[in-house]
Amino acid sequence: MSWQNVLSENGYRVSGPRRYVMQLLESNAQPMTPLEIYQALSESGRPLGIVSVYRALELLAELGLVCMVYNPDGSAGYVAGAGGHHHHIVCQNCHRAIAFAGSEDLSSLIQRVEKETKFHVSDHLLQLYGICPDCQKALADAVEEN
Amino acid sequence: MSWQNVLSENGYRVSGPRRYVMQLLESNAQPMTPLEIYQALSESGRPLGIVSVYRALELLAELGLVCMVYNPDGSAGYVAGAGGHHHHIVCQNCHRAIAFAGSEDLSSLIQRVEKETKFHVSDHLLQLYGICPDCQKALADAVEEN
DNA sequence: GACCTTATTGATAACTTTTTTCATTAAGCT
DNA sequence: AGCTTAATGAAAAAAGTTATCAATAAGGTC
Repeated sequence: MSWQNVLSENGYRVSGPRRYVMQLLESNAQPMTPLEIYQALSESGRPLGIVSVYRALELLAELGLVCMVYNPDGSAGYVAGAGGHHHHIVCQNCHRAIAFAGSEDLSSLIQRVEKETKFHVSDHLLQLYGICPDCQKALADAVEEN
Repeated sequence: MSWQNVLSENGYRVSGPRRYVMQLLESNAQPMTPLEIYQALSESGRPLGIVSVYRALELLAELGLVCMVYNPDGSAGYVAGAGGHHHHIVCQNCHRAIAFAGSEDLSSLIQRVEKETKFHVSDHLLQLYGICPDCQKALADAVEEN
């Protein structure tokens, strides 16, 4: 189901600002802050209020169409989320974020922690940090030059 | 090694504000924002500038003595961190955060994702959300009463 | 224990980010 | 094309964070 449909079927309109934000995030793999989104859209000839960026992000996040990605330094940004349960792996060099699916791998860990802590676990946040293939190559080339 | 020693051995002084912040976080299992820390300390007769709270947290985080915990809603706070690599499980009811160790459980997942994405994974962020034992009991009791 | 050096603090102000308000605009239905 | 109302934009308010700098106090020395 397209994000346009998700909006419509939940009783929301497919407005300009929502379209701009969604399209931008879909075309950019790196997480963006509200301000960055606002600036990028303004510069590309889509003048819209920054307030609309905040509101669009709030709604899109609620509908699961975008999601937050946390950087190791504590800063965070939004990326287009494919919907459904997934996680992100973030490049520490170029900050690109790629989604990866599946959490069956976590079930044994969750069971162990439930036993240890007596918590009932119902959700989780998982992100991986590393170096993406392109940056691996770029960094290797840079070393060679020295 | 105590946090006092960590400060000293890294050339930092064990000052009032740093002590207040550290002691407060050690006595409070729920993550606190800089403002909450400032208010709690002020009310308990430890008047200090909020600027010092920010600075203390920045330093303590850098030294690994405290760490950030993210709530599912995107808000975040600091908790005393036992040092070393660990993760937190957060109660969705009372927000208490408990640390749990170990990440060997993640190695197979990490290997799978490395193969799938060609990233080199070097770090990760993991948090679990659920209901703590106390809140499980409290919530069960509340249901019985109806 | 008093003294000295300098890291650290606190108050103010500057700045950035986020939220609120409300009249105006436009999305989507008829 | 017209109507209804959700959604926007601009401005202002509020909240959160960072910078500046004189005053203070932590920790070493005598």
